[in-house]
Amino acid sequence: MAKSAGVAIGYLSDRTGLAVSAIRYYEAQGLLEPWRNAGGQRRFHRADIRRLSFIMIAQQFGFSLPEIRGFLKTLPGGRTPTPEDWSRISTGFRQHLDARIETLQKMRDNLDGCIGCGCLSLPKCALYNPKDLAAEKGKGPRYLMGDSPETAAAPENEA
Amino acid sequence: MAKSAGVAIGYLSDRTGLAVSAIRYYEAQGLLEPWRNAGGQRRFHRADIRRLSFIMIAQQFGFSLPEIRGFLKTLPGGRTPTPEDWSRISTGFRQHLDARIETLQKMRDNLDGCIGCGCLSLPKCALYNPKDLAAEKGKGPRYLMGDSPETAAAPENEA
DNA sequence: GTAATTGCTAAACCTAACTTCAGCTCAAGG
DNA sequence: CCTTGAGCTGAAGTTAGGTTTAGCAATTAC
Repeated sequence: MAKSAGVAIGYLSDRTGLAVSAIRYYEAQGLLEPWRNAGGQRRFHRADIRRLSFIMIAQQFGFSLPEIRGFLKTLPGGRTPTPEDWSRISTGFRQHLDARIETLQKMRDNLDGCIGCGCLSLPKCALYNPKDLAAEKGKGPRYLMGDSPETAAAPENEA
Repeated sequence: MAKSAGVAIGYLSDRTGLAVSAIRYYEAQGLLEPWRNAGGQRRFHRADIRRLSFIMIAQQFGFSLPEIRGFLKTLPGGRTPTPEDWSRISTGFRQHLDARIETLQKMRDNLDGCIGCGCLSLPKCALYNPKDLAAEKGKGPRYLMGDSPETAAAPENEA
């Protein structure tokens, strides 16, 4: 069972709708591990279509590429997700999703209490309580309230 | 009622928790319009604390700075939001929030149908239908499925 | 056998929302 | 008057998730 010919990157691109550059980028991020043919071109398993599909779907659920790499690493032998793997992982997705929905609902409740108020007083307003709100991850001021450069992992020390 | 002395940027920073650099950045983005004192330093209205609070809260709701600039421009005379302004605008926030919650709930329903399936077939899987899902705006591949550079507003034409 | 396609790499560019830096000037306190 | 702290500007750096470009090499199609 020698590694069969494998498929080229353009084929995966056609099958998934992803740009060739994106697939190469995912490889650079450790999400895929193609081998090379004699001429140095990447060759992929057909099953990597499923792997890429998994990546795309996980992205829709708000996971970052490092997180997705984490999921893929939990698969024995670095295999592509099987339906059983999917069942296990998607249960985790569901929890993630539930948490986000709950956060937004809490936000909505707070907002309802504040529509008639309009005090916009940061020390008092329930709308301005990042611990609950969690904002949109990855955006906004990085050191916003209680997440100062001091408190966060030492700036120059760990690079 | 000559413009009173006004407050310095560091004062706003202390009162809002925002970095001085962030406040300057907001000015550059047209969200604030301080004047200058004789020495060329920025002077702000005290009410700009409310304005900045508004900005911070709107960010929590997922609005971009250009969008927030839009909200602030709807205020007569470029004034800082009053409780009445807030009531009007926050009603819009609420709709935005409702829509996001609905999207996520739809996603959860789809996921429930897919946990036992695991086909991960992009052409068939309900989990992979960006029209419904709307992903997380601003992230992910820009030209992902049905949003190609061709189809999207002409790239170089409208800047 | 040759042309057209596809693939390769490294580096630069992109957006959003900021931060950091260098090199000054201004303002306030004693 | 002198020092210290706060403010100033413009440019470059940061992160995530890619795209674009340039200049070549390999593959495929005819």
